[in-house]
Amino acid sequence: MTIEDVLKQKFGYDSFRPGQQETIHSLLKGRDTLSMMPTGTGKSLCYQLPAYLMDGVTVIVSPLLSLMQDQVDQLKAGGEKRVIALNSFLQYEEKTRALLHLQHYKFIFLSPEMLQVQPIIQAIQRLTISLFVVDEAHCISQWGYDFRPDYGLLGDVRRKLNEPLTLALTATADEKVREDIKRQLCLTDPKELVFSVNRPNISMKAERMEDPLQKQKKLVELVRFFKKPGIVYFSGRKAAEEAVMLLKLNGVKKAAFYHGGMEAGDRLLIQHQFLNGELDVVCATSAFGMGINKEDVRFVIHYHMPSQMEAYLQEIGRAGRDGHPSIAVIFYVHGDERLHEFIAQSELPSCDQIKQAATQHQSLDQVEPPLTDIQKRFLEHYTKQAVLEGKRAESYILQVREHLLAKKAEKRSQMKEWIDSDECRRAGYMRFFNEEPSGQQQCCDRCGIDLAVYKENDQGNKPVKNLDWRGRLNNLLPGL
DNA sequence: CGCGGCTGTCTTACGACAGCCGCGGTGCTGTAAT
Repeated sequence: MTIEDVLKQKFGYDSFRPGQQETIHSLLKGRDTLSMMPTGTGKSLCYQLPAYLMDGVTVIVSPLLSLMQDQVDQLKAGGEKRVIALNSFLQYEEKTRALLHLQHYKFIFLSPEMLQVQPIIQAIQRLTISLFVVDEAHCISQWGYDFRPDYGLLGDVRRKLNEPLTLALTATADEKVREDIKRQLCLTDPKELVFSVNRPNISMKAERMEDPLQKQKKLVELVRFFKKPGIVYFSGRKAAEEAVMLLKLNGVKKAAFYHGGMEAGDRLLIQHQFLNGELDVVCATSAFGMGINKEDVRFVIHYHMPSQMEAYLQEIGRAGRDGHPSIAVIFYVHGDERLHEFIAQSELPSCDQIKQAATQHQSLDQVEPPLTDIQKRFLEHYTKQAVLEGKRAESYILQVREHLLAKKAEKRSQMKEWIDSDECRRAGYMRFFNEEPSGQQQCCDRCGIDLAVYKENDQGNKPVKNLDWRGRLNNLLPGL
């Protein structure tokens, strides 16, 4: 079977989208590949199609349970039964049974954490792996050093699996991050396919404000003005919740918040309502993002500055996947970056905590003030690392801490420089990704844009076709 | 660390402000006890 046959038969397409063919060809030649393709251009086809032309199992490392679930559902909907997500959703018995019959699956999805569980990695080691995929590979660089250290161990996992053919997929990674991905995965001489990060249909605007009150007013004004649906990003959970109140008080009824502190069920509900067009606006933290594949998001507003350019681009990249004109607006007041500075510091153990942990020779539980889960894991991870490299744990960990904080500080200042800069916004971010800027219409506030293009055009006289879930629930149980 | 919001005080009015307190993101897994 040729590639085109599989494309037609298994996926029902006649032609490839940009980047897919190149990625697949590279893999079929047996070459490790790092592919950076814009969001929403069908990254999953890049591993699903070659999987059908190869004999063994395809193992996919995915950062989120919900993302795995979506991919599994999608494959099953396409008629593929030999697919499983090995994660904590499985009951003990299901897991045991799955591990016994692993060789019968074609696609196995799991988290980097799962690959550190002995029985799991041992079962995977017994398989013939034709392709090892790291989806959302920028997580290696973004999370692998502190938040989710198991992302930093994927190179080791590859070695344990006898260095299978590997595909790393991402939508946003600058040159340093791409280097980091290749190094951490121990890819020698991979093919690197980098497609433009430019999204010409998204115009950009940054607004400097005097005080937070001005932000609130502007938020209400813009959300009411813009064509919907849209997403508003905040750096804190509470701010996101309060903004929903504010918007509702000001006539934006179909608004909801979303953040990591919510029950999984509530999160899923909001996500589905948004995807089904039952919500006009979601006010969210950075938790809202991966796996949100909605075509017609018309605007993305940043109420606070994100912590780095890559995060910003990923977040605005959720607008305009359908190619229609969309807009990204970022608010900035002096001092917005301080929150990220604080968060970065408090995520890691303090110097004093590191010293205590090194000198106590006892349980990490006795450190004062008590360590968070993430801090504890950080200490455990780098203590092991220090031993491996034959270095003294305390000074090694202190060094790592300084290095990571400096790296994050630089990312923050890049973000701030971009906001403060007088030049074309697009030119600014494309240079960040080593691309040549290209002039275009409706580019950014520096080049001049007509906001009316993004205006809600109907006058709010939309017939109510579908009641949202609250409406339906209210019909069933009035007065709830 | 620094901001926003609340409280209490001084004042002698339909308020002003000092000072204090609380708050601040991203997710996996496993295990124990019901």
